[in-house]
Amino acid sequence: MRPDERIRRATIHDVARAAGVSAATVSKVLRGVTTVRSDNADRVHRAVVDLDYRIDPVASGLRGEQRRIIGAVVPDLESPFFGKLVTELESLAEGAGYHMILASSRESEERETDLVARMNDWRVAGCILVPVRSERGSGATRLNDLGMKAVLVDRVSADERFDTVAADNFSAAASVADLLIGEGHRHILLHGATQISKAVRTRLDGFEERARALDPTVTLDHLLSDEPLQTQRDAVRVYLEERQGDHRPTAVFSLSQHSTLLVLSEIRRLGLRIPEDISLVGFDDADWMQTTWPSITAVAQPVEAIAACTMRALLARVEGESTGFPVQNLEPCSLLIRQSAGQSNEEPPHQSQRSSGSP
Amino acid sequence: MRPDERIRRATIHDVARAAGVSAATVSKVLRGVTTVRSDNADRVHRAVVDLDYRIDPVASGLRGEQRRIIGAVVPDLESPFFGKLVTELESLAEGAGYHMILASSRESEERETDLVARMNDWRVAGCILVPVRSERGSGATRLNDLGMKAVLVDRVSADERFDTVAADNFSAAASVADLLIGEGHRHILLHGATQISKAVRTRLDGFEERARALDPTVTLDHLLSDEPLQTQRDAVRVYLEERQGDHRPTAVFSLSQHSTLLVLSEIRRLGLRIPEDISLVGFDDADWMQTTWPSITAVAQPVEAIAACTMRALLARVEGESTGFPVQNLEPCSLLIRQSAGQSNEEPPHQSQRSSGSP
DNA sequence: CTTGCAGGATAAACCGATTTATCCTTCGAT
DNA sequence: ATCGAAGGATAAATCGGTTTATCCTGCAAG
Repeated sequence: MRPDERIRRATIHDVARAAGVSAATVSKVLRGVTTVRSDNADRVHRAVVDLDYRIDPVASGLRGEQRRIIGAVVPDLESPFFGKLVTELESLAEGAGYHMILASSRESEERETDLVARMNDWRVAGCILVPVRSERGSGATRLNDLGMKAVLVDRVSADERFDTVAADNFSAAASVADLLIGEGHRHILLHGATQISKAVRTRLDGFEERARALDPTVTLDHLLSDEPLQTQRDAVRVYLEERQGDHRPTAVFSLSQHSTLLVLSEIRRLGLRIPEDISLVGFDDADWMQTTWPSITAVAQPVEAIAACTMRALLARVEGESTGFPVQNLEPCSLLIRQSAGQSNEEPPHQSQRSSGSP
Repeated sequence: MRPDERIRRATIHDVARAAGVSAATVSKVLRGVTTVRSDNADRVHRAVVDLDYRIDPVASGLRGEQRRIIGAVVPDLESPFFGKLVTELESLAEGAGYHMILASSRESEERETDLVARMNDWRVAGCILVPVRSERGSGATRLNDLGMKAVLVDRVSADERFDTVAADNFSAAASVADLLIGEGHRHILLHGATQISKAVRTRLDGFEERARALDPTVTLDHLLSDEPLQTQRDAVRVYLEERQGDHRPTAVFSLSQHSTLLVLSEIRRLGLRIPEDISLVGFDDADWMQTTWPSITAVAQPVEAIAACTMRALLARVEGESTGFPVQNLEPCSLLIRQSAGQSNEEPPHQSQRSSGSP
């Protein structure tokens, strides 16, 4: 605003002059190298305060091979899951003395690859990638080609190049199968919307394997698609409309949060009662699921654990402690039983929302 | 992985050598300076491709006063609103040839101030700040003290130091008043949870002013608090329980998304019917509001417009085109009328969820 | 035939840190 | 008294670009 606001930032040399030492000494003091006489260190600290000196992270990283930056690429920033994940990651990275650069691939694999290259331009010490599709995508390939240190997260299974971290989708889905089969359901719809990612496939497999193990005669229908929202919506409606009475599944397992929302809205549009006419279990929990009526039984993912594990793995690689084969980390999920399936352990159904008169 | 993977990155000098020109010339070509003979430019371009050369953004920005980076600080990354906002902003920044550095203040004003200082360390060309509280917070002050170029977004009103961009909370809230008063409600609860930010206050004012203008006798109760979630929850319950029959408000206007969820869950816990016993309008729309039953009437914020306006304003300042007084930008919201209040224009209520028998 | 100037190219300085190679003390051991 | 080693400090090189000041080469004007 003011014309004379060309604020002259203090440099390390200004500090050196003020403290009566060399720039090299200042640098040492600031990075905690111990071979400095304590009286010199004190003078430096005083000068830093006097001049309001702050290290320029850009210049600081220029010389070394890698910079104290961690890159993170996620498929989107609009879902609470990734939002929470990156918030945690940012916090952990800072705690370890790293800056974090964040970018959204917006569910585009092309953009993902580009962003990985861009992270390499920044000479990040390491990179966290949540692939759009799976560990076999071009983002991970690029990561490998560029010789970057990285951890693959969430939409992945084991990989021979990088450590991976994910929710234990397989077991969690299996426990959903336990629940539904245990409740007597023998015809179940599995629904997956949006990206048919590795995670979604794993959930599918986990459910199917357990369900068939428990009862080989169970009928499992699939409705998976990458199509636009409206197309998927229509597909669900047609599916449900075509199957009346005994031909209709008695339960739905939706494999993602988007999917849960979509299925729920179609069930309602058709006037089916939950859970009397049809039960619903969703993978991935959200605040609203506990508040909507009936509340939705869902699998909650261990976001904090995933974040913590990811950062631990990455730092171990970056700081060179860990050099062995890549490891696959699976974090256990928890199944939150509510009203839409299973015996709810929350308060009893709200009478008035349900029926204003009496039968 | 491989021992010899010390990937020798090509520098601008390598390119210069390969093209048989000087580094200065390469730099010119790459930044589109026109005083270069076209045959030289061609050779440079070819060398760039051959060597897979990429500009190091860090070294590149070192000399100049400001770097091609835009900083953004938001209160959280877990809410879809900010998620969408930063996604848009990132996209726009890239389009203009800037990198974007993103950070979450996690609703802490102290952290916000710290992050602003950190953005300054990076010598960002400009900074976008969504303050935790308002334009009077310490983040904005720090921004000003450091002489940074910035735009304040969302939880702000007019400011004499920076351009501001926000949803037109005042008018939108007024239109909610139009709706509720028009529907005959004369006793309304205004509920605000989480951060009582500038935005929330403005919504409150907008509603009250219009409501009282339409009917001076209207009764408006307030329940605003920064308290922990459970305390707020109890407050709502006690409030509703204490007021039976005629003493109970016939409508609630919740001033934020969190607030809507909280109020909704308490209304349900008490077994009140929506909208028969009590109407509900929320500020800030979410996917689930259109799917839950009954669907929730809500004010939708113009995220894209806000993002576009923000980036336009910031770039104008950064690129020195705009030097006048700070301007306040207000983007209009839209009111989505659903089942929880007003005459829904969506499909009729679902019979079966409502009542399984007949009266 | 000189002078002047414009168009282009470039060597060298610069940005602000880190790191290296060197140098100076001081102190203990021989 | 001499030498070596250790402890500290620093000048200078370095990182990879951008910018500046200089320089060269023609060509048109005087």
